[in-house]
Amino acid sequence: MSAIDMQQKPQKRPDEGDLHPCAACGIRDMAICSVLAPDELNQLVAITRDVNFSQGQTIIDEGEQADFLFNLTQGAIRLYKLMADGRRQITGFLFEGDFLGIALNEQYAYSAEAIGEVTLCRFPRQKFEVMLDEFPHLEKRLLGVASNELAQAQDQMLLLGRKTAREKVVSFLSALSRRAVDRESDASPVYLPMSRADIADNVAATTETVSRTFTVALERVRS
Amino acid sequence: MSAIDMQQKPQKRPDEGDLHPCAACGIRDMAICSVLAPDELNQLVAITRDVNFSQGQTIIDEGEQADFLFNLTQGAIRLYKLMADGRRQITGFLFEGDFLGIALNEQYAYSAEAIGEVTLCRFPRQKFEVMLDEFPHLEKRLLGVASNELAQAQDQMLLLGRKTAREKVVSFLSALSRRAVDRESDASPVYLPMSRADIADNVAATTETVSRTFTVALERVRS
DNA sequence: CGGTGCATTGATCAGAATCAATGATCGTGG
DNA sequence: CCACGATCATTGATTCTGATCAATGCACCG
Repeated sequence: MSAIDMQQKPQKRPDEGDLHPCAACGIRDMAICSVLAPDELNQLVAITRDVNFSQGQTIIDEGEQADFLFNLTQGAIRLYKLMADGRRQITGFLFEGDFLGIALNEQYAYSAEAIGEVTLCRFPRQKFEVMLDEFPHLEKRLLGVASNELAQAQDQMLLLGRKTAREKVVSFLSALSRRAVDRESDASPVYLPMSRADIADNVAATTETVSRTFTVALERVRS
Repeated sequence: MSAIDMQQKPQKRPDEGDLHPCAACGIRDMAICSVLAPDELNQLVAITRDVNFSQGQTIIDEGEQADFLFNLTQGAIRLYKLMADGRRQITGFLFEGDFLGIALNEQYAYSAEAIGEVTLCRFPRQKFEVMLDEFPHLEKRLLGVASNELAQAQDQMLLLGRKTAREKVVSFLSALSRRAVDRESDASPVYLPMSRADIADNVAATTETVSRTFTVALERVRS
């Protein structure tokens, strides 16, 4: 399977102050955890394991049994689907605080790879679902997340289906910028952790087209 | 599955049909209502109104206040997004039993129009959300629906971004066929309630391309 | 009938893909 | 420290798929 880093701090009784594993978490208030009361959070922590992946490693694989769900705490991830002949569509990118695995079907609907170094909280799906039954507000939050993703997916369909190469790149950049604002990191310049090939496979173009579009845009900025 | 299934096989019972508005409903066991116990269903019915739309009428409008959610009981609907210059992307089609309005944000994320005559159950959103809080299993069901739609959206992105015109049409037809099987109507020949223009705007092509692709396919079938 | 809306077929064009080469950046080991 | 190779980005030349433009066919309907 995957080369998961085993090293992690033993998860102490969370109610013992600063030893709480979530205490230092920078994304607590944007992640799904934010809706949990302290004791509920402890229950979640009890089924959580921290896992790490390095550059290019596969986190989940389309079609595999969906045994785990994740919360991305550090780094960035690309989600994608592959065709038999290698054509790839990147359906989205995840950043710190994002939830991975919202599609609660039996199998994963897409694959996910680490862009650079990545850290996630990993939850066993079975146990997580039990928690959903216990905490309806967590379920509600998840429904909200799904709802947002659905809206994003609609936008992406419009982009893929009806926008020109130029418009695609513009939309891609401004979406990234908006997300940066949301997570209160710098919105300008926009940081692009992913390669041109990743961008191309996200907006359905080639690396050449993406590169050329950037160049033209820069020329315009200069004049 | 709930206890409802046992008593609900026969679809039409004229004598007891007059008593309960859902008794004659052909889609009860595939719609979200299927998870509700009889008394819960009555509560839902209490906030439900039946509404009708005819050919081409707008059911919801992108950007408008999302005051209502729907269950499609008869007919077919196209969901779409428009760009300022008229370019259109049809993000999906809904058929009998499908839920409309899963994106529970303040505004509708897309527009919806009737293809032919359409009947829906309409729920006021506020009241529906109260019911979600009362009946977690309904919420769970909705999360399942959202999950499925998300997976479908991923597939559509792959289609729009990386498939050839031919592959798009093939995927479109087989998806329709699969859905027909699911709803136990005829899967062959596939019934196409929507126009060529609708198909084109769904798979991101032109009517000409769709038409030509059909023609070529038919020629191949003959030989 | 003639008119209207949709579907099909044909001819040409353009935007982005593909093919090909060069440039830039970075890590590694001599 | 520099040379080398690997990887990724940029730029250029050519091709090709599907869009656009245009005309005709077909069914339905007052």
